[in-house]
Amino acid sequence: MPKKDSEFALRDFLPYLLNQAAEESSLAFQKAYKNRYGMLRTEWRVLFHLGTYGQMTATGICDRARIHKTKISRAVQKLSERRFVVRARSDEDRRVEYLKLTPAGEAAYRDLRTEAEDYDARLRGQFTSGEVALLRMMLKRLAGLDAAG
Amino acid sequence: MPKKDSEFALRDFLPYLLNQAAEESSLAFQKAYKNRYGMLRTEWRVLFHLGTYGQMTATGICDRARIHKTKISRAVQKLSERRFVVRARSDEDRRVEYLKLTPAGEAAYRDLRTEAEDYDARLRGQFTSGEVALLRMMLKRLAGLDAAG
DNA sequence: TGGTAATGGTTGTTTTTGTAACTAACAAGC
DNA sequence: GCTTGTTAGTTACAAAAACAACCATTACCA
Repeated sequence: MPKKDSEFALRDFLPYLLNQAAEESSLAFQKAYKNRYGMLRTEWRVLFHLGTYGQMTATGICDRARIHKTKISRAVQKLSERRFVVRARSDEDRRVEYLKLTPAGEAAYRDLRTEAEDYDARLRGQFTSGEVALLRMMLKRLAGLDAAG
Repeated sequence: MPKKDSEFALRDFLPYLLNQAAEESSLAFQKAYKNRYGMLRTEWRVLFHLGTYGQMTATGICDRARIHKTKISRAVQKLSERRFVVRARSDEDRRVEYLKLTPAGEAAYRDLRTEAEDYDARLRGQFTSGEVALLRMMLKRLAGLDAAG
């Protein structure tokens, strides 16, 4: 029986698989920041960037996280309203605004970071550590996060 | 020097990495269906499901692709307006509607499928075939596509 | 056989995102 | 100093997604 011309391994198509896996894991982890803090994905990301890297500017987060600046702007606004983040204008350059976590923001970050670590460990538990290392390497390369980022 | 308490490997966090990789590859492939056919992501997915699996119902696509039914409904509407898809009510159960590609839809599918295959090959080219096989296996498991799906 | 639940699919309303245009501050050249 | 260009960040409007409520039809079952 000849192979049908229209046969195509959609389920092996990498962008498709990557999306399915990303969505599944995002959705599962979303429960943590959504239910506990009513955060959106971008807000969570900004919180984590400030938590792990310390004080940063919006543009800095933009570059590192590859999120558009309007999304960052709105996320910072929300986080600032909730008193998780404080903004401070630079004196040298009055356009730039330094962002950092408040104690409340730090607390939320630590709480969610624990959650993240547990969840990540659960995901990794399905594979050997060699497999995980390879997966990370491949994902970074696919994301274009090899050198810069 | 003691490790800082707030250090956390955000860049190794799997949901984060998966999202970065997925977004990068989706964005790159999006050019194909967006520029050439003005399609949205859901429309592309519906088109590909009908192209690779043949006639299906909306619920069938829902289950397989894990897309919410309202998104499917609107995508089918668009594809139907553009004469890429035809709908046919079932006689046994007048609630269900069979969907299939028109010749124009088939043509678009074949065109985009070629594009997809090329792009996938380009992505895979960065790795050995063993690595790719492992990556697929891991992504499927992470997506929960092991048994069912 | 008539009432309740479940299924397939659509529509309406609210959130969230994407895109572009905008202000404010700085920088460079002339 | 005055134009031109660039950068940091915000705002306004259009597109898309999420969520809930909604028909129509079929299934279940007392």
